[in-house]
Amino acid sequence: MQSPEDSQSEKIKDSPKKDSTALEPRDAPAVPKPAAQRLSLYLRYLESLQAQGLETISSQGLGTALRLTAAQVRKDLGLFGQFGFPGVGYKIAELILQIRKIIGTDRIWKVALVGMGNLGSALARYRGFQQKKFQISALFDKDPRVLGRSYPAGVVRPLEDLAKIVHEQEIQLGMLAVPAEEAQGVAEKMAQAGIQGILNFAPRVLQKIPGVTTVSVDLAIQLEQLALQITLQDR
Amino acid sequence: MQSPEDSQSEKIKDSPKKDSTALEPRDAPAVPKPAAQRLSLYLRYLESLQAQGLETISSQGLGTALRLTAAQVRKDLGLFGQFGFPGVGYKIAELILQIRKIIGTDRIWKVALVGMGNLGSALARYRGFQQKKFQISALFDKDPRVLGRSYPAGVVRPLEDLAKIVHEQEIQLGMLAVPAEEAQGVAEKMAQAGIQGILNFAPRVLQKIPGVTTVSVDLAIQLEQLALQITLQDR
DNA sequence: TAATGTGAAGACATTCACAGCG
DNA sequence: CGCTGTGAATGTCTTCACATTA
Repeated sequence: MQSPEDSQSEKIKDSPKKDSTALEPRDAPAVPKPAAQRLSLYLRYLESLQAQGLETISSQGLGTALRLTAAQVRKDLGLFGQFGFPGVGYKIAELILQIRKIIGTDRIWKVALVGMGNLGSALARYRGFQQKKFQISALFDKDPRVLGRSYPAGVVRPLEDLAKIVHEQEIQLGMLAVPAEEAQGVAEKMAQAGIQGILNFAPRVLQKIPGVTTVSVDLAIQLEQLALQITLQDR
Repeated sequence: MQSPEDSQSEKIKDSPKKDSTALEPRDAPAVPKPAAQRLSLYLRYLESLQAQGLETISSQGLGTALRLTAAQVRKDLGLFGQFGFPGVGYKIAELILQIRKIIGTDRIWKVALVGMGNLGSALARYRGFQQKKFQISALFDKDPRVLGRSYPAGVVRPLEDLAKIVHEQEIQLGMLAVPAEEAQGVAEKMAQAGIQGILNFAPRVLQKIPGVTTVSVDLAIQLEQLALQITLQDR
C-alpha cells in the first residue's frame, strides 16, 4: 500500500544473514515492514475501542475492523511478545501500553516543521499529531515574507536558526514541506542539525543521508494510485 | 510500504487461480501492489528528467535516483510492455506517455473534496494535483460556518448537493477529509453519489464499499512509522 | 470451550544471471 | 558493446492448521 506506498520508507531491519556470531547489532528479530505499518493501525483502533469502554478484543475482532485476517493479527503481535490470553483475546488497555512502548510513543517526540507554504501551514495546524505524542516545537522557512508569522506551535523562524533551535529544544524529528528542488538540500541541513528522522512531503525521493531515517508521503501520488487501480479494474 | 500501507489500499488484482477458462474478468496479468506504487515514482522522475532536457535513461539510472535496483526497474516496466531499447535504455518522452496511459492520467480526472477543515482547505489549495491531471471541481462540508467560503476550486457547498453535483460535473474521484467518526458514513454517501474512488485522509480504516476503490493516507501514522523505525534501530 | 501462538506450507516479490538485440 | 527482457533462484510475507492453554 498504500502504501507503498503509498508512502515509501527506508529499510527497517538488518537481516542477520549467516553470521550468527555477530556481536554488534543486538540480535533482535527483524520486523517486516508491512507488519510495522499495521502496528500503528492496531494502536489507533484499540484506542477507539478503549474510548468506547471495551476491555478485551480477539484477533478476529481486530482483523474484521482493520480488514486483515485473524492469523495476520496474531502473527504481527507475536513478533513483539505474547500479549494475548487464550479463550479471551487481548486486554485492550494493556495492549495499548505495550504497542506504545514498541513504537516509542510512550514518551513525547519533538518535531521541527520546515517549509511553511500551503501544506506546511496546514501541518502546523493539524490536530492529529498531538494526540499521538508528537509535538510540533518549531517552524522554519527561508522566505522572508512568511518569517515571523504566528501559529499555535509558535512563530516562523529563518532556516539558519535550525541547528541552534534543534539543539536547544532537543528536537528529534522533522517534517519537510518545501518545494521538490530544495528537498534534498534542506534534508541534509536537517540531518546536520541533529535531526534523527524526516517525514518528507516533497514530491521527490530523498537520497540516503547517513544516520537519518526518512519516510515519504506524496499526496499527488496517492491520487495517482487511486486512478491506477480504477484504470486497471476496468480494462 | 509502504507501504503498505503507510498508506493502505485495496487489492488490485484478481488472481487468475486455476480457472483459466473464466470469461468475465478479462485475463490481464495481475500487477503486484508494490510495483503499482513504483510506477508513479518512475513517472514523476521521468518528468523531471524531461524538464532537464534529457532524452534517454537506463534502468540503472532510474534505479539509482529512486533507490531501487536496476533489475527491479526492468521487471516493473516489463509488466506493462517492452518499452526499452537494448544498448540505449528507455526513451524518456515515450515512456512518460506510456506510463500516463497505464495510470489513466492521459486524461483529466475530476475530484470532489469533502470536509473543509484544516486539512481539507490545505488540499483545496495544494498545487501538486493539477499538474498531475487531477482537477478539484467541487468542495463540500456540512458545517454551516464554512459553507459559501471561496477557494480557487470554487465555493463550499452543502453535503446534500453532493449527488447532484457529482452527476452534473461527471466527477469520478473524491478526497475525504472529515473527522474519523464521520468517515465511513460520508464515504458511503460519496459512493451512492456515483464516485468511483476515494482518497481517505480520515484516521480510520474504511470498511469495503461495493463498487468503490479506496486508498488511505494517515498523516499521524506516518510520523509513528518514523518513530517506530528509530525506536527499532536503537534497541 | 474459545481463543492464542507458531511451525510448516504456500503465495508473492525481488534479485540474479544471462541470452538476445540494436 | 551496453543494455534490455525474462526465466530461475532466492528471499520475504501471509495463510493454514493445530497443539496448547486458561
